[in-house]
Amino acid sequence: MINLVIVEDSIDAREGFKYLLKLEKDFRVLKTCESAEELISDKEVLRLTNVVLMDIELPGINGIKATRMIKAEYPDIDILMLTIFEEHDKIVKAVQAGASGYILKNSAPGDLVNQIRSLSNGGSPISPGAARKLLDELRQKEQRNKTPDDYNLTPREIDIFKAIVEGYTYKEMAEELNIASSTAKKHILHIYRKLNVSSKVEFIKKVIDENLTDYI
Amino acid sequence: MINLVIVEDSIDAREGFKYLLKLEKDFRVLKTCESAEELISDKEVLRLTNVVLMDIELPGINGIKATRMIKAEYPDIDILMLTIFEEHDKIVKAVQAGASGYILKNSAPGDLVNQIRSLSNGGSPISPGAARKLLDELRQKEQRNKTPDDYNLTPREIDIFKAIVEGYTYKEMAEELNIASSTAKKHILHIYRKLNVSSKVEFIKKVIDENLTDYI
DNA sequence: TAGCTAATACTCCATTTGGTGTATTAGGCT
DNA sequence: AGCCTAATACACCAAATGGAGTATTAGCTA
Repeated sequence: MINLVIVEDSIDAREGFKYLLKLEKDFRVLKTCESAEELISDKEVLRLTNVVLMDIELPGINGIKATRMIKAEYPDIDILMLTIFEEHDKIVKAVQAGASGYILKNSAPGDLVNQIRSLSNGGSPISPGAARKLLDELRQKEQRNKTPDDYNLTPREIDIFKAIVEGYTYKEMAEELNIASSTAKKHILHIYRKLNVSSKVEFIKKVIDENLTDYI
Repeated sequence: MINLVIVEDSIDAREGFKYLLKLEKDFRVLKTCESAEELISDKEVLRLTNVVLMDIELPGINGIKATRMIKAEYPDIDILMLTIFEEHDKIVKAVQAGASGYILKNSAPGDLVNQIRSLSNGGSPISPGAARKLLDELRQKEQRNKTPDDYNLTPREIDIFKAIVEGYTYKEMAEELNIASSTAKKHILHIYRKLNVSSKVEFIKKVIDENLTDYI
């Protein structure tokens, strides 16, 4: 038995979803709400709920914020976001808020039922359009990947590289590597030249920006 | 007309997919390959291809690596990954390699055809299980989110904060904000105290680690 | 009014940094 | 052998940094 709640401000859509879901023997619609506040204040229902169909565009507290609030206190509730459009920002924010799925309101009825069922199987139903945006987002986040090899650092320079990233002063890294601090500084300046930076701040920012820390 | 290529080492699966796709009037199967090398070396076919059905587990060059290679030279080809299992690592790596979709080999025939069609509409078909793993991955990456508000910085400290992140020296930020450099330094030291750091390197690392840059 | 905070500014001090130059040695390659 | 690079070390110099201290003013709150 899957206990569901529908949060949707449009009465037509709300009643339509309710009608559709009541046809399924193993679904139980606990409540329909026209605002997120209505659900959030009903602890009794939340305690019993397995799945929430959450409209994104809601009056008052919007669907994304409501998702965040509900997931904070009821992490086991699966929240399926409903929307007309697949907007990049909202998709990403909904996922970050804790949404378990993201589908279009105009999905075919059979699809919606299967999508809800896939939640029970630990899946995350997501429309192809929304998936495309998530794939792009994830790919974009991993795009910056260089290694110190890209900068032709010598073995010693890599030692020094690591020490700078650790936050060592010239003196400290000299002691650590048994060299003079002037030598350490020489290496650092070589590294700066290869990375085309001229200060520690620039260096650290570049290292992190290009995920050079993955090498360490 | 959608031009397809199937890369699949199992002859049964290969022929099965081919049979299924040939039933569609607007699909054309240009080639079936039992290894990725077979496709990669066929520039003629690649030039005409719109969609590749790519098995992940392949002898020789695996599907993920092949995807990376193909996408590097043919960025417009959509590659749909086929697999039996939905393993987190492979899903993430496939996406990073440039895959446009990720589906199970045992998808219902009608689903597969619709999934390929959704590629043409700019979508990314992805199985619910794979989607779950991507959502988890994306959510995990955004978990670190603090704002300077968390550190009770004063308005002026925020000005200085931004200037440090930009890489300005005390002198430069003093000129920028029309104050004395000693004043700028005072603010910096206050910021360090609130963030519990004691150098620019530590500061920058913390700022980036906690996504404090999002505020700027 | 008194107390507190924010913003400003100066002082002193020691350390660190960034830049440049000079020099030597060892190892590898042509 | 000659050349080049990597590693090492020192020197000089100026600027920048981090830390501490002192002081003043303005605004806000109890």
